[in-house]
Amino acid sequence: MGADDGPTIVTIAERAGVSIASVSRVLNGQSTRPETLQRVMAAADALGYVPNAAARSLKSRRTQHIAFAMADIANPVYLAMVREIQQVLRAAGYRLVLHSTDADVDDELEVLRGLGQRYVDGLILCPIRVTAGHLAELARTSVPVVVIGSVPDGQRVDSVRADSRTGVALAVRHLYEQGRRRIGFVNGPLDTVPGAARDAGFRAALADVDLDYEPELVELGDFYLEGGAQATARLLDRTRIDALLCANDLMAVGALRTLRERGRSVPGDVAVVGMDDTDLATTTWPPLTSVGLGSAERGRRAAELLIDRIAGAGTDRHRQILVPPRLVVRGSSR
Amino acid sequence: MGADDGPTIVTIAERAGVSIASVSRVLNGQSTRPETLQRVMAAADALGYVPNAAARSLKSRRTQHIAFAMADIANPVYLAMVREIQQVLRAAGYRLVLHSTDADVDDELEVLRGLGQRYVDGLILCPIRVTAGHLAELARTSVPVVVIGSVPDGQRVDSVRADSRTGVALAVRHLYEQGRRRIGFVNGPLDTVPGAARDAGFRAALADVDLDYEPELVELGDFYLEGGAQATARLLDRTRIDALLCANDLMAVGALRTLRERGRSVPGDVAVVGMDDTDLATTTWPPLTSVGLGSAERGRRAAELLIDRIAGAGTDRHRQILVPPRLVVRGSSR
DNA sequence: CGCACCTCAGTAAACGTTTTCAGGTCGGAG
DNA sequence: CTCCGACCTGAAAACGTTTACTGAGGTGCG
Repeated sequence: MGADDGPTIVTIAERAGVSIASVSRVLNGQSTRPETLQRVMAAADALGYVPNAAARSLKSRRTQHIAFAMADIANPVYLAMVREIQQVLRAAGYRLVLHSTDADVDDELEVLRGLGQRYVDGLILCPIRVTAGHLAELARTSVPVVVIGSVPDGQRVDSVRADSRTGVALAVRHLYEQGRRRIGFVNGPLDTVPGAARDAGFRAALADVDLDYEPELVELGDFYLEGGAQATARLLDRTRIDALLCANDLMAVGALRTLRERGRSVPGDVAVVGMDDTDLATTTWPPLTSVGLGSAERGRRAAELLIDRIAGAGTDRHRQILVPPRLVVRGSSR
Repeated sequence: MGADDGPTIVTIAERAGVSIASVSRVLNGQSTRPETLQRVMAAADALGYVPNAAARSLKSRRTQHIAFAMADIANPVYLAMVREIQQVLRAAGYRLVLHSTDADVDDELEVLRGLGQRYVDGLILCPIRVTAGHLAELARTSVPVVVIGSVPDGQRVDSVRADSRTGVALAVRHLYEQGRRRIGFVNGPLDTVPGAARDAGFRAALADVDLDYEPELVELGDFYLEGGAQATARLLDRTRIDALLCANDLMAVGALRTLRERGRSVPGDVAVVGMDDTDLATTTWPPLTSVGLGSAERGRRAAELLIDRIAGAGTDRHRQILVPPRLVVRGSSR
């Protein structure tokens, strides 16, 4: 097979009549005699030299790659994170390796284990459930990990999480202030991180405004549109509501559809509030009131945290960042 | 710095009392005497050995990474591609490196050039515009590239493209069959690949059904929601229409909003058709009729093509695949 | 019984960098 | 005139794999 395998540092050295060490030094901007520098640069240019990433990584133990693992990139929440992460990484000279795990825990663990191959310098992990397996793997990863979501105290990882409790409280209070008293709640599965947090938040929020928690006002969907539509239908079949909080925007869109099919006006008969404040919220009619949980910000902070951690020594304490929620009121609730 | 830098092939060799060559052979599943195999496996397990990706790549010239570069991952079209690509890649043992270039041509070229570092085994490129610079870089990339979109004949790349001409024709014919005669068209910028293709398609399609091309029926948006809403407003201000074709779903959603604000019923007064058939189409009311251009399929085929090309010798002719469009009729046009 | 073969394991040379270490040259100070 | 430091450079040793090539031992056959 041909010898035209692209120029290496050796090729340049020969052409410039210097040693490979000098070439390396010039290429890495270390001080060199002007003439040498000149010669090496000329040779490199002429040959169209491009450094080999694998060789560099082998020596430097840096790949300039960072992985992001989440359940499903099609979910607008993760999408917002990916976007933001990519931006931060690119600015810092890193590339993004994407893992969409289809909410499969084994896949996620697989990614965590794969870290040992050191094909990335760090990982941002946004798990949908945190299992014992996760903690075990986290405890002995070979590269820094930042978790988006909650993590038991004392873990060796930095984390960034949304304050969905407060978020739910914002929504409930808003609906209460609009005079709504029968507030339905379409949540996601309770054994997921966001589902559990929202459930706790909902109970606490009701107590805050002196409303009782009535199980018949709560239904579970699956965080997707159809599931939200069906959960809403079950809720309407069972009881009377004048407001509906959905655990994410996608389910809220499903709810809007069901309400329309049943001839209920929004916000006249039922005020609807979603969560995550994704782009979807502005595409519906009426536009959807939604509680933003800062997905973009969580992504950004996580990326920054990770880059910090990679750069600095790993000595200092691990940080936990809490991103505050923000209620964006639109037509569906006023 | 501790010496506990993780076990290498050498550590295993020592512990198992064999040479590193034997270890490598065992790890790569080459035939070995049962006892040796046994010893090596035991040692590897005990040490929790994980191979080093950089070292492996350096020797094998394979990284098991593939890059995908597109304008903006937040665009549902690209999103569908990413999803599908990721799936195919994962099944084949590759990882996905994502480049979201913000439609910046220089960034795209930068990615193309970076390929020389060989940090990936191949690239899937979905350019929004194809410049001379692209062709120049494509002509001398060091790894295989598959382009999603059109590429001049005779290039050294495989390509997969949508048949947006036929797609537009399907939409126009559908609207015509519904009895619509004043068909408005909200297109994207004409200097983009999709914009140009759709413009050509629209003219041809009108001719097919014996309608005249009237410039006053055409407006340009920017492929985003607001732009679509505004373009629709301009169209309505200027002339009378009973149907509206939008060059993508996002603009169609904007159009729906403007129509509602102006008190025009859909599909009663105006039938609306989008393009790309993204998830958005099922979230609107009425649900949006849309021409699917097979983004998911394009992603899948591109990934398959690339993997093929990487595996097989590069000898055979470069392929061009044309993905057929599909009209999905929903409530907004009947 | 000897020779050719086959199977398996070990030695050593890559792969393309970065980096340490040991000169070598030059200028200035003693 | 000698000696010392400052500055550059080149030789060579890593980094952790894979992969010829070589050699040793065992088997089958003449």
